[in-house]
Amino acid sequence: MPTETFKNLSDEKKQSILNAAKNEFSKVSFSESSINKIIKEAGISRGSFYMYFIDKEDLYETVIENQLKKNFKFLRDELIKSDGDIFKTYINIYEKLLKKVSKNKTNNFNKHILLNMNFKSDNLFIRKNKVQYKKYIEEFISLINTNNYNLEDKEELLDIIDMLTLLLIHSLVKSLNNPSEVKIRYIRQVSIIERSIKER
Amino acid sequence: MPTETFKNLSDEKKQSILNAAKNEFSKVSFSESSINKIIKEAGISRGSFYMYFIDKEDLYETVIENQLKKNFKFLRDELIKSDGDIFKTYINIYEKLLKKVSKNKTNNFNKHILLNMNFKSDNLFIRKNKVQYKKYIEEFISLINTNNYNLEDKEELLDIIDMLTLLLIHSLVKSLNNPSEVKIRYIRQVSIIERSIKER
DNA sequence: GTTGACATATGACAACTTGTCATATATAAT
DNA sequence: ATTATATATGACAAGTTGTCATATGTCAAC
Repeated sequence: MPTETFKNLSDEKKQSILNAAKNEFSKVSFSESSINKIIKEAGISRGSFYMYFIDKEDLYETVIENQLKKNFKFLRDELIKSDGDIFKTYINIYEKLLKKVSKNKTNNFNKHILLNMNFKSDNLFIRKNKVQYKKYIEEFISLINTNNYNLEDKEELLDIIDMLTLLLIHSLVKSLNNPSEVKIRYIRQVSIIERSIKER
Repeated sequence: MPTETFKNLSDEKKQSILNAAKNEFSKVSFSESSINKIIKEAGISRGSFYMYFIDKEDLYETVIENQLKKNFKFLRDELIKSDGDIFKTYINIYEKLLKKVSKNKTNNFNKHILLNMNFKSDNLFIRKNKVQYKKYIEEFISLINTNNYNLEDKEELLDIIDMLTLLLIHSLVKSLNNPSEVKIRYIRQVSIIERSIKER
């Protein structure tokens, strides 16, 4: 988490630093990224950097969190478009994200966060923003149309969202090597989950 | 992939290098690990290292692959013990691996590979050892008792194994922060999958 | 408006890191 | 014995990170 000093910075300066970071993380993997490059682009000194962040990982997490917030909104909007059909939503999201990620730009931020994403960082946002995450998930759940499903309780819905999200990320990463085969498998896996709460 | 030069090395020397690497990767994360420390412990020169491996990642992948092979065998043995019950197997495996991983040793290799594991490396072994992987999976599938299930085809079984494995890793990592809650969720998620092929 | 107290900024620095390459040595082949 | 090829070496350049003494702001109180 960034320091108070960073939070007290002018919005302009904060953005300048986060933009420089985002730009660097879009070009190379986390381990290849360089604080030097970022502070040079942001126009701050080395000492200042360590005034704001504990280390490179701290900055990376901050940048990622911003993106995850956007993704939450994207997911919610898709759910609304699909009239609350959670399974249709996850299929659509996959297609749309795959297009974004597959673009062969040098600056593919989405692709890099996907490839850098590990099972630890996957839960980062949830762990660090528990209150905010609960708000998001509550809203998301309320938008799901559960009429056609036999759900035991709310927890079961949470389990399913958890699984679908995991499958989504997993399949997107695999798709970068193996586009066609993965898609078929993903769709089938989503339907396996759907079936378990539909036919009862 | 290691070079031919590495493969031609005496088993003793190969093991000495791999052991040194495993030791380093057990203590610190991948990005914190140091080739210097490894070559010092293994007693080889810097130049030799680059004779054997492209870079640190290449070595890391080699070490991981060895571990994954062991995990395959562990999984198969558990399946046999559970009389071919795939869902019971994955629950048991979770409990056993969690114990291993939770041990607060400084040298917890399993814990570190789990935390370093990302969605990319997750598929590493499969991508690089396709032939061998297929052999493993064929044997594994043949040991599963499918009597009580309505399976459309073999592909569906592969989908389910894929999902169970993903859930297992995901839950293990989460368990390192949040042991009790995650276990309940994992068990429920496994049973959601089971239900979809049981009740038809 | 001067003083003092505190927050913030700076870049030189030590102590690392990696990958390369000219050189040395070992091994095999003629 | 000579040549050719494979393997080993460590010094090196060019980079990395985190720290710290020092400098520069900021702002309240006298």
